[in-house]
Amino acid sequence: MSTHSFTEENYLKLIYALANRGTNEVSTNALAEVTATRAASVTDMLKRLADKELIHYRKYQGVRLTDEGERLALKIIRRHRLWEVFLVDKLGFGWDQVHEMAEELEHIRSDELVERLDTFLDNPQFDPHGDPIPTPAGHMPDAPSQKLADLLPSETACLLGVLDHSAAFLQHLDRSGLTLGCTVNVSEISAFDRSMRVTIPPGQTLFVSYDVARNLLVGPPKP
Amino acid sequence: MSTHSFTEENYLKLIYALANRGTNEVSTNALAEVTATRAASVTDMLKRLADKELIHYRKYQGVRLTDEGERLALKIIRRHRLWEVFLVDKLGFGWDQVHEMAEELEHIRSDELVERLDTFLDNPQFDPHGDPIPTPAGHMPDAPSQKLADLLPSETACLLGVLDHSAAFLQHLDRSGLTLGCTVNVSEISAFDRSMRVTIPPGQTLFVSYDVARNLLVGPPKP
DNA sequence: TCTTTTTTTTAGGCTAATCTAAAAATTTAT
DNA sequence: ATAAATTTTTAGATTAGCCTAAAAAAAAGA
Ligand SMILES: [Mn+2]
Ligand SMILES: [Mn+2]
Ligand SMILES: [Mn+2]
Ligand SMILES: [Mn+2]
Repeated sequence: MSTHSFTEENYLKLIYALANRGTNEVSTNALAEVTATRAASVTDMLKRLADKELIHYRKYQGVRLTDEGERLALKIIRRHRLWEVFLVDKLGFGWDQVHEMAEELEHIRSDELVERLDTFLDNPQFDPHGDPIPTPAGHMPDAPSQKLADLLPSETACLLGVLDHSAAFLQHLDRSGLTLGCTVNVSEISAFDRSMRVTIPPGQTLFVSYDVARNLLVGPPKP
Repeated sequence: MSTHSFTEENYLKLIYALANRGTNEVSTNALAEVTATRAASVTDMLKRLADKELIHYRKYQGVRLTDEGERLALKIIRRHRLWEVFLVDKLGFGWDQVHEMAEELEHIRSDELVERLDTFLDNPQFDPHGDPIPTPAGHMPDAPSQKLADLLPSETACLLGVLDHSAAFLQHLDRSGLTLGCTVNVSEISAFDRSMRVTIPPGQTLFVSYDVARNLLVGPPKP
């Protein structure tokens, strides 16, 4: 029965993520960067993943997931995001604290565990950071793509997710009073530094820097 | 920061278990048996654990946990048993299904996770098999030691735990209608094969073989 | 085009955790 | 007490996953 190491599973997840942020072919150096290893180590691993037919690999040409590789990547991502929901909703962790734990929990090998967890959590569609949870069948739902920084003055939207997942950014949002699901109305945008003045319920006014606004994903306002 | 591999943690747990079922010195062969590896591999690992001062090891003389080794073993056992409670009480798994998953979950590295889990589960004192859960401070509570097979006719007791943790045994109990916490009254013991006739509420009569009775732990009946 | 720079791969090594086969120590039996 | 049987350790390999240094290929630039 094909079983995979933590390392292999992490590579697949990272190849998936890199392929969906930029060109579809993922480079050896890009992987060395995100795995915090050397390019030579990545080449080693790519050969092993290619042997297992989890990736398409041609020397010097970068790498692409096979159907089986993508299926596996989405399964790991599903587990990661469901465990994050558990940690935040059930155990009361902050959304800035859960990534490392989920990084380990995602490798627990039991499909039944994941499906029971999903039921226990009431089939959540998004993780605590607003990222969509892949379906058990291996389909990744669409994520919002509009950023707060894209809005014009007087427009209203709902905060749906973050692009920057760093604890520093998440804690900054906590201190600002910005939470996912909250309705924001843009009152003014500075022509100088693109910073925004926004209002959130109940009538509070906040200043949001461009650096923050371009890392916040938004969608249509709640009715 | 001292971190330990899954393998090391499993060895410590197994050394603890073996030391508390028999003589205090654990033999290389006994460990080879329970780890399903060869004696030579065990010797290798014992040297590594001794280097880290987690065990006392003298060639040919067997092995004993150091204070630090025991502290760590109890920490892993605590995690294992708390995760089992989670899987049974919250996710609805059967007590015969959870061991393998807990065997992986016990290695997730986060003290805060375990303590929050403990709180979420309402500080359980026993796991689904009736085994006591070590305290956060690293103390192993006493376990019941009397067996159902030790009782005499007309005696009444409360079922508290199992000695055999195999799925086959646990499923046999499920099919018999015997559950932990249930009150059993011994009505008759066969002089021939030591099998018992017992009654459980609400007035049901069961036949219990000696093989089952000597694997069931009991305590004083509930008032 | 033809260097120069950057990226990627190869070559060779290391460690943890396993193995088999053989040697050494201990225990049991005559 | 000595020989035989058992247990344990040593010796020498293997595999996954990593490393550095050097070679090779591809991309960029003059
Ligand atoms: Mn991971
Ligand atoms: Mn997330
Ligand atoms: Mn384990
Ligand atoms: Mn248990």
